[in-house]
Amino acid sequence: MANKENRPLPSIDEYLPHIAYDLVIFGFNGKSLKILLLEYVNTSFFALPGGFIKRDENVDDAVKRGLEERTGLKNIFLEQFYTFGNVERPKPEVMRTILEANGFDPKDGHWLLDRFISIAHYALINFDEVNPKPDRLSKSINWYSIDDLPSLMMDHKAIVLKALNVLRNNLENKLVGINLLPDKFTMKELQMVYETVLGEKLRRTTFQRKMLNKDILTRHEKLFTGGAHKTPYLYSFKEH
Amino acid sequence: MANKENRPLPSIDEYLPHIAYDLVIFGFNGKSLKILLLEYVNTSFFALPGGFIKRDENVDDAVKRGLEERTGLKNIFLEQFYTFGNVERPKPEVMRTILEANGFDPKDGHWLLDRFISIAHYALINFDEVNPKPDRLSKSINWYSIDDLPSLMMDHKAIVLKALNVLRNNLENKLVGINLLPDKFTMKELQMVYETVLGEKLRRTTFQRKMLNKDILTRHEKLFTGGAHKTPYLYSFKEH
DNA sequence: TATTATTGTCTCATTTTGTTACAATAATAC
DNA sequence: GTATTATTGTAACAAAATGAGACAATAATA
Repeated sequence: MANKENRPLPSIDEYLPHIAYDLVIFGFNGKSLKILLLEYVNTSFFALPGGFIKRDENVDDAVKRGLEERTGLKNIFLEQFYTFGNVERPKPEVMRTILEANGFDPKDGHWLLDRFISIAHYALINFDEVNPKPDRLSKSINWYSIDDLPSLMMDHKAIVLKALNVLRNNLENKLVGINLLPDKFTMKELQMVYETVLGEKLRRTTFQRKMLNKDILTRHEKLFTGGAHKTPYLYSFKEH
Repeated sequence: MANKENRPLPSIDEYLPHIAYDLVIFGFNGKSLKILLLEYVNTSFFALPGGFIKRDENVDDAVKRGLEERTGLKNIFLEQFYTFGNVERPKPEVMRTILEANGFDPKDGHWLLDRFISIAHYALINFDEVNPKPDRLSKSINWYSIDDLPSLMMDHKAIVLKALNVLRNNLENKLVGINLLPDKFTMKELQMVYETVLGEKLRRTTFQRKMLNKDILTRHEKLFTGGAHKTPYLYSFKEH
């Protein structure tokens, strides 16, 4: 079975059946927290990027592979956070519609129409560096603000909400926020990341003192921003 | 294929291939933190309790089913914490040995000898209430102290360590420690749980003050312990 | 009745966090 | 040039949380 480009669908011989992964890829553009969503060809379905696990491949490696394909970036912060395994989650009709819109005609019982359990991961990337690429079944990949998402297929909305929740918890403990910024950043930018992810305003002086006391930042030369005010320092994250 | 009791192995028609779950069941006997381990018939393999997911069953429900079968208890605190998906984790020779020791003779390529991805969960139970039952392939199920474990099969040691780590983090945020105690407990007992899980001594007065200030405990009548000293109060966990 | 061990609470010291104030400074207006 | 403006870095003090010790209350035992 192949579509007009004559590229066959992924084969069951190559991939583990019933197991998939989904990716919640977070980015921060200085104002709001965004995630990458795919839109499928000739449909109005929006979905998280995802993929399957090869039979001889670690789950971690499969996910890294998919993340690199979508973003073009290596060494991205990536963490597994939950495995979604409810019976109701697969929607074979939806999958069939998507495949047909791409010129495939999967038989009933085709493995891609089966029940899938999804190992969900979230990734944090520097918004400026990335140039996302759609996968072969989707017509576009774009950033969508976390508080203004289109309607998502299957249980992808629940996956996003859980990812956001995990991100919030890890922000304070594991300092993951750094991964949403370029190598060098101002204290103001760091504070914006925290405020956006947590969804609340923070006190400037307290935030600055706490961050500096953690002893995780190195201070660099000042950055001339062009603003009519004192120049902020640039900071970078200390490699432990 | 069946063993001498004429009970066949679980069939691939009934279960999802390549997907399993493992359980780290924690209990606290007042002194140390323990977990339940199975020992397989005629082998020296120790392993975490686990099982498979039926094709029409939620992962959550499958795990609850397994947990009830091992412990005889319902409504146990249970949380998924990580999915282990490395290629190296399956050990077909080990699985074959275990099956053969039970009177089975699985063909090469039998689904139970395949690669499995395991969705790991941890559970917290009140040590006193439980009367564990071995599964059909194992000769015993017993409590083993977390700091004196026998050698475990496959990557089960890594699973236990990760579970312990998650438990430690959730102790302070989610107050899960309560689930290791009976309904009513003294402040001393609660402190013992915290000390044992965290692996460190805590200051009595500070601990007591902190717990009381959280406004999560109701105080009950005093408990006459028989000790030559002032009687402690009993506390229970406030329902949200 | 005195002794003992443990519990609950209080007090004071120390540390952390909240809040306000203010000097430093780069761009802009004059 | 000089004053003005907005933002930054830090200091100073207040308030809250935590650490650490002291002590009275009390149930069993000697």
